[in-house]
Amino acid sequence: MTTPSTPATDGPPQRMRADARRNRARILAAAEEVFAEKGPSASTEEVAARAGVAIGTVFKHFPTKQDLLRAIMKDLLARLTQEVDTLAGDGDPATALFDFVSGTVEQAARKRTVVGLLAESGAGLQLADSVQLLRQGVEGLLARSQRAGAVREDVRPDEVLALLTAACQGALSAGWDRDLQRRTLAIVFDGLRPPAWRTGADPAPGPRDL
Amino acid sequence: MTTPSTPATDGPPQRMRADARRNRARILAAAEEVFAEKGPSASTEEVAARAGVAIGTVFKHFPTKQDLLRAIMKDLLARLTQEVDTLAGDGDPATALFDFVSGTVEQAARKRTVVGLLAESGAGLQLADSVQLLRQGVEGLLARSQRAGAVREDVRPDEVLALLTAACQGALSAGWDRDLQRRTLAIVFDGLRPPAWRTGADPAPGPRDL
Amino acid sequence: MTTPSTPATDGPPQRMRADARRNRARILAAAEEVFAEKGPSASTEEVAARAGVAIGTVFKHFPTKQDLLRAIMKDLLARLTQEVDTLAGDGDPATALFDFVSGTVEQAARKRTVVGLLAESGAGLQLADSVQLLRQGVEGLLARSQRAGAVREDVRPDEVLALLTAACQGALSAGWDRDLQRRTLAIVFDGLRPPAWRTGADPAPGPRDL
Amino acid sequence: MTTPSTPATDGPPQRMRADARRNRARILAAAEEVFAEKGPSASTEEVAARAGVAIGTVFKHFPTKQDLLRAIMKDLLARLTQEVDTLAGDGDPATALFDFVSGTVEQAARKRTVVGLLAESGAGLQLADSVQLLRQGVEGLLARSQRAGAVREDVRPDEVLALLTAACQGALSAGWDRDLQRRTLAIVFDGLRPPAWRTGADPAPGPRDL
DNA sequence: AATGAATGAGAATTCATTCAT
DNA sequence: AATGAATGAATTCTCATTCAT
Repeated sequence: MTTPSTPATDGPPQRMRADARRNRARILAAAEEVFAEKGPSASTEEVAARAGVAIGTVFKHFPTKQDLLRAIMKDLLARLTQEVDTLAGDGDPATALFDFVSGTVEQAARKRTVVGLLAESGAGLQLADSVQLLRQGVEGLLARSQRAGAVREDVRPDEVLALLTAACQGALSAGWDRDLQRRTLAIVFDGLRPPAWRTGADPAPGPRDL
Repeated sequence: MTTPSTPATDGPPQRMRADARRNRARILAAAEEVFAEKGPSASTEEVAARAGVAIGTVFKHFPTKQDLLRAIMKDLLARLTQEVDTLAGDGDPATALFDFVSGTVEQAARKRTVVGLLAESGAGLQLADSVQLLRQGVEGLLARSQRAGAVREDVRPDEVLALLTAACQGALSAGWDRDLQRRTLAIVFDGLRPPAWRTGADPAPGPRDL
Repeated sequence: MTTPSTPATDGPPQRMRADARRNRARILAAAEEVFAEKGPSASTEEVAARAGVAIGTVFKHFPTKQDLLRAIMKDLLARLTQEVDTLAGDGDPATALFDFVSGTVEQAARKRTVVGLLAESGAGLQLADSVQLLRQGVEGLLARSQRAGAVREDVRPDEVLALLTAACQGALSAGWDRDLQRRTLAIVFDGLRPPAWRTGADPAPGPRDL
Repeated sequence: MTTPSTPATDGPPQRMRADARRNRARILAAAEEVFAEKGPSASTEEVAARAGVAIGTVFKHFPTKQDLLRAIMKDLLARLTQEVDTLAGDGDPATALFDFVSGTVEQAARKRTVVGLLAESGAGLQLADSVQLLRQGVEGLLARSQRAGAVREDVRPDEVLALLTAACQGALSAGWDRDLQRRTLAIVFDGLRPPAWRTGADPAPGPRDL
């Protein structure tokens, strides 16, 4: 009741033999690849094969398939969070925000990343904590962008995250080539800008674009 | 992209006994419900049960599960196409366009519609024809909106469809309540408008909004 | 609320195609054999093989292994109940009672019957109804034996059933040959008799014995 | 019956480091608990956990699960043997005999002792030696009881052991509460007594009872 | 000796699909 | 045409056992 965040069953055990840690990492990497390619209904066997371990090893590290999916998503969210934080460091905040969104969508499309999970097993995945961290990063970036006048005052973090996930999932659909991606995001970004900053022109990369 | 038209296994046979036609419809309806509720990994057995027919009947009408999924999507796309065409008839074209998008997203969220299929069974679904019809409807609506000056000249149909599917898939994610939906779409719509029409204000429903 | 006994999930469906009924019976027979030979931890695969059906067929009829085990036990109990009822018809009730116990133990030993289940999965098997029927049969036989003066007045049905199951399970242990069985039961039967009827002698088959 | 003595894999090694001996004991204790609670199909991992050692340690001491089961049974039999021998020392031999049986059954019920093993892993357990020791103890007690006239002359040790194991296994079945236990054993004990000693009355605890 | 990670052969169960009725 | 029983490959998960640390 007094320790608010981290659930008991979460994350990798802290003390772990070197070989175990190595295998855990290999399994996670393999799983990300496999699920990225074939969606979350890909078989655990294939993950094991790709990781070069026996099936039992996968289940030792992640007792159920759900656990494995959750772990991947946590990893992904953590990586995104770190990217936000990094981008937040340098230069123009709005550029950072838009770059972050573009980059994430780009990556989602290229690696057919696991974002698609959210659709399928989403609800059951209990990722509140990790999402919260990402949200905080986005919140910061958004606030600074708004202070700089580059994003409309009335935009809320919720909306940015919603646009982000929507775009990521959309990017998995057939027909989203890089160009369509860029043009679609340009529209979204323009919707985020205050009237004064609007391009109104063909969304060719300008100082505030992409 | 270049393969022109109707594959062999497509569409319902033209000559069909009345009861067979009735069954086909019931199966499609049941399948839409079931897959909407449980995702595309729901079992064909459950579809049969919900439709009140035997499993064999389902496979008689749709020789593989993929065929069933494809048929549902074709149905859905046809319904959307019809809605676009209807909306195109009356009044302000931009209102019609935005209403169409809002309505579709709304419905996707409410019925957890099968749009999520695209993620799972992805490319395998060969829906080019049906999508093409929908695209034409959207194209018409978009062109008229642009002629009326309510949508930026440089927006292309691709982008509208991309935004539409992205928003639909996003709407399936956890946490998209109706309000978030409305606010997110308001941003997107603002991005579609030419500078002169922009709200720049809190996306409360105005003449140009939602 | 008004139909007291039979639970919903119980027993075979009433209407069944002939081939299905045939398979159901073959599966039950095979299962009884297999579990008798190897105990309840024998694999469902082996049951399927012995029955000459595919594994899926077994699970179609009995959705879980537990269901299969329960069905066997119900069958067995029903058979015993019928035997009690039959024996109750003819002649001397005490002879009938003792014969029933002897016969059941004998059969348990010979077929290594599934009685052993009670030990392992016992608790979870929900057989109250079937056991109740058997108990009623035994009750009747016991009451008549007592009225005839051949069994002590103070013996209760519970005790007879307890002695029955104990003997059946004991009969599965190593070393219970037919002779030991007979001698052990003779002691038990003597304990059931009123002093006047006691043999006190070597339990060779006499008029009241075995 | 004719194979005389100790197999190779039997019993604890004579020379053992103190900690090893301690571990061996803890494993045995844990295993008895675990198998008592969950039956012999409980996992070796759980035994290790309960004992507070690593799984490898369990297999170091008991190369196969069978070995572990056998060791537990040997322990149990040894304890019973010792109890017989102790009881044999004091007072009335028949009381001692009946007390021994009652106590053993009671304990079997309470601790769900491992006796049930016999059903599962059955014959494979090679315990002849240990059983032999127990049998000798029972033989002695029985002989003295018979000499004292409190047990029928024609009863043989086999029968007493058979009744003992049957009652123990029966006591594991659902529904054997302490009262039923007492009443059932009272019947058995009465069957063991010579006619002169019989109670014939309700098996309330009397001088010759329980 | 002890540890605990890895192994991999099963086990139960599901489900798309086929086919006899 | 419809039925629904049967099929059997695939999947998730378990666990006794081995072996590197």
